[in-house]
Amino acid sequence: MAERGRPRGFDADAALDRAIEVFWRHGYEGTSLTDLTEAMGINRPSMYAAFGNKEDLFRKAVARYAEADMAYAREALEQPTARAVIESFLRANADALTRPDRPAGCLSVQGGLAGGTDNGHIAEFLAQSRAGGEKALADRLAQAPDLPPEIDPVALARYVMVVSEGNAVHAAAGASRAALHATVDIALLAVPGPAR
Amino acid sequence: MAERGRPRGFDADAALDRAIEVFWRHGYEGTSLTDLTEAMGINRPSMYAAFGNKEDLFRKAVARYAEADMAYAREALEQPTARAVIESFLRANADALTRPDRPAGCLSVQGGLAGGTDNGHIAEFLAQSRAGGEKALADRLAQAPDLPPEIDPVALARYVMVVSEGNAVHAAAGASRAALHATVDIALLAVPGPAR
DNA sequence: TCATTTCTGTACCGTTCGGTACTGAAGAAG
DNA sequence: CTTCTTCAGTACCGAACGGTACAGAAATGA
Repeated sequence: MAERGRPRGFDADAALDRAIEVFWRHGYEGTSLTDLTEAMGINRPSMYAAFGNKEDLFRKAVARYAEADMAYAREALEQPTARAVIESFLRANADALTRPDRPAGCLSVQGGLAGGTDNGHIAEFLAQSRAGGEKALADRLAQAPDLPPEIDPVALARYVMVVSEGNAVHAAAGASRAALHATVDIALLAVPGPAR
Repeated sequence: MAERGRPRGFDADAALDRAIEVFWRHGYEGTSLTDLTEAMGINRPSMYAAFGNKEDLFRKAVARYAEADMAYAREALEQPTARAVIESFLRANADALTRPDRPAGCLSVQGGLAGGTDNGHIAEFLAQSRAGGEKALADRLAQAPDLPPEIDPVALARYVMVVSEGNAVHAAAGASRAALHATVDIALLAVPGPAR
């Protein structure tokens, strides 16, 4: 019943966290296996045995990133009103994009936007991941008690995600946390609810 | 005085246009010299003689892209009011991001966001290019007659660019032109000026 | 103790990468 | 026509890419 054979000499989750950072900083195509294995502290065959191949590793890194580094998004959905959901999300997003202990920006944006020659599915995978978050937000907004009936929750969710992704682009370019929050200040003026 | 020797057998500007498309579609790192020379209809040494190297070619492609494909941005700056400048820019931007005869999205965004191993200056170069546009917009807004005195033109310009870049991310992921304009509809609610 | 199972590490695979020598061909100037 | 200059094309360079075969080491079960 117990695991047989020689046990693994490294922590797979810790190694995955290192991989997240490398992918985050350099994108999928800009990251080589040497970059990865050096950062993870293991060698190539161990990585292949544990994670499959480079693309599998990337998908697992994104999954773990979505669960850990983007937990704030799920928490934002628990706010009682549409206005509070959106404000909570954009504020926490601006903070997450500029965490001093993490690469600037967002893995699911700078991981890969353009479909490389054979890596078209990478950009597509990330796009679907972002679309999933957008859909969850739209569903939540549709059920909010304070959303005026003339407001389309799908369009509003898309707008919020556009602000979030635009801020991610700015953060990747070195924008400060204060600058991102100033943008959120303005963006919130377009959101129905009590004015600031 | 006249050019001596054998004349060039291809149109350098036309070749550059082909290169723009390839870089636009696959990003800097995702584009190989083989991709480029095949699309440009020339062979490698001709490309190197005419443009320098891959990075030089990319910089020239971006410069030409900024001049031709983003001419709408300069035209928007000629609108008389801040509100008109912003609306004109965002509308034309949404159209440009979804031109059926061009790749979806924006070269200066999907060309390269993450700094690859040695290609850090590519992401930096693109970021500076975008920052230049943002500064031009801020300067224009600062001189607009209808901008309320309590509004910071730098922050407003940054907000507009965030919406533009977020829309670029969405367009690269396949969003429709109508979806982008619906986002602009909402984004404009945060812009001072006559309501829609 | 001993066979079995699994992981680690070295060394290597074929392919593709960006970049370039070098041979001819083609046009301009004299 | 000759000479000079520049371009076109083939063929190649070393390096880095993603991925793997294989041998040795470390743990388990009997």
